[in-house]
Amino acid sequence: MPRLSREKMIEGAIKLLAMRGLHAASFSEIIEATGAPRGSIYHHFPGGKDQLIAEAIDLAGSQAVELLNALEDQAAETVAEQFIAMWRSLLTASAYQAGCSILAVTTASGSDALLSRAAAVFREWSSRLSELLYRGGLDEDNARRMAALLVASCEGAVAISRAQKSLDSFELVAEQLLIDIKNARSN
Amino acid sequence: MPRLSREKMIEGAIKLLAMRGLHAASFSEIIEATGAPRGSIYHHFPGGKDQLIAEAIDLAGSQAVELLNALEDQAAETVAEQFIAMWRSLLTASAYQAGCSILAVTTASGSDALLSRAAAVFREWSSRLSELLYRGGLDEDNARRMAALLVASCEGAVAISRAQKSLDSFELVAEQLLIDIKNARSN
DNA sequence: GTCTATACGAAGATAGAC
DNA sequence: GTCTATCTTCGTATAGAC
Repeated sequence: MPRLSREKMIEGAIKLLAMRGLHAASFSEIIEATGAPRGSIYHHFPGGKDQLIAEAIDLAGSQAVELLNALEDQAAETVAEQFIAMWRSLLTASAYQAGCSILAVTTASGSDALLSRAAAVFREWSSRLSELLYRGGLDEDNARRMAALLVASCEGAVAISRAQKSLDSFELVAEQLLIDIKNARSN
Repeated sequence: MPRLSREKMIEGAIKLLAMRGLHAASFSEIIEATGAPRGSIYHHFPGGKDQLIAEAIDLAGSQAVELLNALEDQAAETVAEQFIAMWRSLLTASAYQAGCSILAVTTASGSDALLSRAAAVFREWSSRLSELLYRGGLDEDNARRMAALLVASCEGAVAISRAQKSLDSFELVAEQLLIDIKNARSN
């Protein structure tokens, strides 16, 4: 088992980040939550907590990218719907306990390195989405703007709906986003 | 000076929340940042840190509402523009150091009381905005959806642009939002 | 790779003097 | 109202045994 407990710690960090923020994603909590071995933390993450969080950001970021990769050659409406559905299911599957783990890092960022790592993930999501929307029928400008809006508004809507423990705000946003996509296509 | 240092502490909490998150908004940091007296914290806030943060949420929330109140009887486009401008100036005036203090609480929330307090603020912003958009020319449904989208996407865009230390994402979102408002009006 | 033990700092909170 | 302890808990981090 070379890196099984290592992976568990990173996954645990993602979950704790999403549910209770950067401060709660402490070694002790991660160990308690995952059952990962206490003594090997600094063996796996010699860079300490910052390294663990950095890897959590990267992994959470690329997990979402993989979901986007499955949307190749879909209509722009479908791309938007599926992106929105991904965030909706984060809220419902966790009963409003989880938000975006990466957003949680940015609002509590100690280090500049972590901030720019999170920034890169947002950039990647946006550019990947933009590409998909473009191939799904939007022109280049509309694709870029709608991609940025999708990422920003889903991040915001998830945080808000999580706090409100209700999907109401999220669904209003989702409806408007789909209207926007349709309008953007008929330009 | 009945409650001058009290106010200073709350304002300091808002600023620290916005710049470095809930964990950094500690008594020691607030005292250092504001020069408020160390010995009177629990005199002013017998409920401890949770009370201080709760008051910070309420104050930050109502400061934004006051800005909205100045937009009575403006066109929907103007309402949206001004709401967006408020968030843009948070980013530029702080050189990307500050985000939304209330969002920072929600992503790091320990207590349910604080979460629901934040939730109430988001609700208030959205309903106030919806009212203004309705009076500014949108029909009721479009006003409600656009209000939710404005709040969510500004929250998200501010967090993202802050992390990226660039207005690029924010401006893409802002452009698309103004397009949306125009489309919503011509329904 | 995993463990225990330990050092160190910082946080929230309380008590009591002024 | 404000100050100075002081207590307790919890976080990161290191050293060294197994």
